[in-house]
Amino acid sequence: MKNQNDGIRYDALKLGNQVCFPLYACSKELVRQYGPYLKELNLTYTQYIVMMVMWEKETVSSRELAECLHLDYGTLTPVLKRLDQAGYIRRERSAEDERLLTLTVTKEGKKLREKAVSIPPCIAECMGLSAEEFRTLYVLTYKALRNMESKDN
Amino acid sequence: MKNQNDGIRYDALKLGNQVCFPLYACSKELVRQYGPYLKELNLTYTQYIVMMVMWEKETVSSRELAECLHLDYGTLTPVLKRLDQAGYIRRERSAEDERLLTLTVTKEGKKLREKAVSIPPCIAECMGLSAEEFRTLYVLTYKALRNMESKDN
DNA sequence: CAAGATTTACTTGTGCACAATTATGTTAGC
DNA sequence: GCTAACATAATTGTGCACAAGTAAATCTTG
Repeated sequence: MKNQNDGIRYDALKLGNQVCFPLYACSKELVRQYGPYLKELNLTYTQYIVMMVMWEKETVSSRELAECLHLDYGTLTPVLKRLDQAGYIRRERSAEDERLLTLTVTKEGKKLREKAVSIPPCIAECMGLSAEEFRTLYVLTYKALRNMESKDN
Repeated sequence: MKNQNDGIRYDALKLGNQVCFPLYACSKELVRQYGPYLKELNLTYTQYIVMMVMWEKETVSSRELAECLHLDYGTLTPVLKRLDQAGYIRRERSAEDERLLTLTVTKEGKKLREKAVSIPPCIAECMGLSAEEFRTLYVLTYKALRNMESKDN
């Protein structure tokens, strides 16, 4: 009797019943799959998503970047320094407000975009989901993300 | 003209069109949401998923654990040492095969399970998805995970 | 305008996460 | 039985990721 009740009581704690775990494992595996492709661009996954924003916006404030990537400065500062060092972006203080750090993609940085265009289809292929499934995954992850962020005020 | 074509050409590289990014961000945010709850058990998320396996199996080999958590020894070794140090698990070499590391949950470790049962509903609530959506997310992430793992040999 | 609050960014410390290398025990083939 | 292959685990090195604390510039408010 005790065992039966315990089984039910603890069911939600089984790894196989968790939604969080496959999400976490899938995310890690995904980043790992990027590895070989990004290695050719000398980028890590985090550096890659920074560059994605830079390609799109050309110029962006550090704060804006942190917000749209959901990263804090503790993570971002060293990443940006490495990208600067590599010559892909330029970091400079804003003249009007000395606190603000403005980031600009360099010519070298733009070149990477040309090489990067081939990556998304490869990743999509290796995930092996249908267009419909990709869309569903997109919608659900963003929904959960939004919900969680609204929680921590 | 060039700009128009470029727009289309680079569309897949926009952050907003990526499936990988919300998955990655959602996973991180999820782990962050666990923080306050796990802090009361003196566990990190990684330590928590190790304990979930330990609670379920009582005894497990290090290799088996690595496999089902999709973690390598570089990650696992220090995590297991900390859990051992904290008194939640015991690490011992197998007598028959000195290479094998056998892990056993301690009485202290089992106590944590009682406290942990309250966590899954809190996390589910803060993700704010319906039962149907949870199931879909579960299925899709496992499917992608399986597909990706079949790729790397 | 001066003091305190706020914003922006950096720093420090801890703990993953993984690739690559090393170490050691076990097994297989000759 | 001995050596080469293999399996298991630990180590090393690099780079996130985030909390907490610090610093400096700007803004607010009396």
